[in-house]
Amino acid sequence: MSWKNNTSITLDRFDISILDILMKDNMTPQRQIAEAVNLSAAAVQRRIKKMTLASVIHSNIAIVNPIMVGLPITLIVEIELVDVRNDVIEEAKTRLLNMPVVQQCYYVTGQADFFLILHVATMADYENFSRNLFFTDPNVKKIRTSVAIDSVKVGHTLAIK
Amino acid sequence: MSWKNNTSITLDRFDISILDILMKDNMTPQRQIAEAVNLSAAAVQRRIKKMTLASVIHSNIAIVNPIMVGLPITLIVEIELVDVRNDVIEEAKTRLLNMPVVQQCYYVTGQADFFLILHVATMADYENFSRNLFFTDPNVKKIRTSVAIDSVKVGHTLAIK
DNA sequence: ACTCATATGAAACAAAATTGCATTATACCC
DNA sequence: GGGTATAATGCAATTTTGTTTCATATGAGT
Repeated sequence: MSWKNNTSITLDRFDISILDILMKDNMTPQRQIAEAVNLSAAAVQRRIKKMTLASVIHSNIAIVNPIMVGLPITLIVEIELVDVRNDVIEEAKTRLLNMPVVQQCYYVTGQADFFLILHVATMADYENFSRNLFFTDPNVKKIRTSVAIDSVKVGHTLAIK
Repeated sequence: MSWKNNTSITLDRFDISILDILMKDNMTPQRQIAEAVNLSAAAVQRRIKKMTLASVIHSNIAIVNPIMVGLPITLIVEIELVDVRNDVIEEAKTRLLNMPVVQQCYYVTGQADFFLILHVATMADYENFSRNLFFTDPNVKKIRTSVAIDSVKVGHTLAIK
């Protein structure tokens, strides 16, 4: 992912109202959105198109319940590296990015270098992952794992403005 | 959120293929999905409906680029509590859940008790948040903050099966 | 006042989702 | 095997939704 600001665009209150709706449910008919924000359906549609082109709207997706698809375990993993030279970091990023169990990956300041959020079927799967991490990368100094007992909130509704 | 397993449902290869597509782009026309998985559009539509009712599909949403809406700072926050009695935890969950800056919140095992992911406009906003946290809750022992330099991956595509 | 650029609503149009219906496949029971 | 119930399917009609067209309105700059 790696959020980028490609385009310049200013959002007015209409745009924000539209986004507020779409961030909760993008299957809402444009006519219904139009009614909610006091615009015509055509205007709503143009604004959505514009925001999509400007990559304000990054994508439109279905959120799947991990428990219902056999991935009941959520893990938060902190990774500390030995060497933090730029090229080494970039290499690590690429590798983590391409691991399917890695749902989210943040490169951060602070004690740790990376934060990961994983979804796995079993603890054995996690063991495979972490073992693989250590084996393939001698640069991994330390990893610290937390098991999520409760995913209290997994939101995608940004509080705009 | 707090993922739940309400219903029992078994997913076959068709369902998983459909999910794989919808997790990437839920605006994909059913006809196109149908073609990709070798079913009729009607069949695809019924399967999607079924999975939605069974809450395999939790929701359908637009993913908004936080940078483009003035929330360029991503933070990872670990919270450690003094008292971890059940009712205290539940209270903390409720409060965190209702904070708009809190995008994700996990109650975890390990050193920390909670992991949060926040999106804020400025560091001042974060200061407000953390100050508010300490003031309103004497049960917060310690918080540790990491600033995301790069959101390497913010995925929602689960690796099913 | 004129022009350019931009945004709008209403309506026509195109495309998509949804439903009804007949058919097929599978499992289970006598 | 014959019968029956259940569930899933494709096709086609229908309905809903998204998209485009067009005429009009607004505002900034000249």
